[in-house]
Amino acid sequence: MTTMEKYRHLNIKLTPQRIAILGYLEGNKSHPSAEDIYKSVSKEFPTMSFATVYNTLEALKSKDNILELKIDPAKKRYDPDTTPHHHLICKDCKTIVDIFSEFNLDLSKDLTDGFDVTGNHIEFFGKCSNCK
Amino acid sequence: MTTMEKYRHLNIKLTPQRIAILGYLEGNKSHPSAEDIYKSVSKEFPTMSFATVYNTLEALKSKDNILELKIDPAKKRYDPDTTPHHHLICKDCKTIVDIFSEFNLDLSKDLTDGFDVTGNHIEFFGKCSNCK
DNA sequence: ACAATTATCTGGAATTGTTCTAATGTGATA
DNA sequence: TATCACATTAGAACAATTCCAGATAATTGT
Repeated sequence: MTTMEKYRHLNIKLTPQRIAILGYLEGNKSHPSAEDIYKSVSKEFPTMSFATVYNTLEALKSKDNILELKIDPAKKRYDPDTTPHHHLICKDCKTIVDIFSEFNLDLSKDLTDGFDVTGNHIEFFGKCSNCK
Repeated sequence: MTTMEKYRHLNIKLTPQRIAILGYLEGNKSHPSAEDIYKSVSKEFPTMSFATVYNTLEALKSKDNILELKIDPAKKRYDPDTTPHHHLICKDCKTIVDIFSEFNLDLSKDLTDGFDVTGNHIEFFGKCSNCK
């Protein structure tokens, strides 16, 4: 399958820069920040700008192809794995582990203040084996 | 009970500025940002600086008297309610509702990668009645 | 294949939230 | 009430993100 075929369903204009970003994200489990992506893709495209990284991330987000995570208060992090899962974070070293368990999180109607609840995300926190 | 008595257990030096911030936070369910606090307390203390707001928030956080929330990717928000609870957020207007239900979120040991799991926070998301 | 169209890329400036700094001021203690 | 450790202040510095306007390049229709 060509690169173009692989990403055509995204319906975004495929530039070499975007393909490099998509390549970096594919299967990436490190929950990278924009800077992580910029640093890596810059090696191949020395003229890469942050604007392009953010533009591409925004495009992918709007196509539901990546998740923007709020687990790091200092900066946004991105996750190319859009299947429902949760995160476990070390309070000390900030290591992030994916948690793919499912939980029963039904909320009784009278607690939701008229909201239509469409999803959830659990952040577990604790100490990793290195920091204990 | 005097103001001093009320906050003595915090073991922090009680200045008028800090007392004003504590007063603003007391019972506050709006999950305010540093700027929200600054704007409000500035009315009473026109020379208030952001450094004081952040200093005080940091002091309160280290005494486990407030929670720093990550529910807003743009800025930190603070919650003076430190009893365990979760949040429900409207994807459109970002309205935040507190959820005080408890859930069974036990993780089997073999999923936690050697972590000591000490807590969790659930973010529910959806659409509020105004935005539906 | 090519020109036209339309969106993207780029470098840098601007903006926003947060932290730092160094001088001054003040709450708590003895 | 004097002392001193700590808090306050204004503004500078910093870091993440967004904006801008001109140059460039991917797609579309021919």
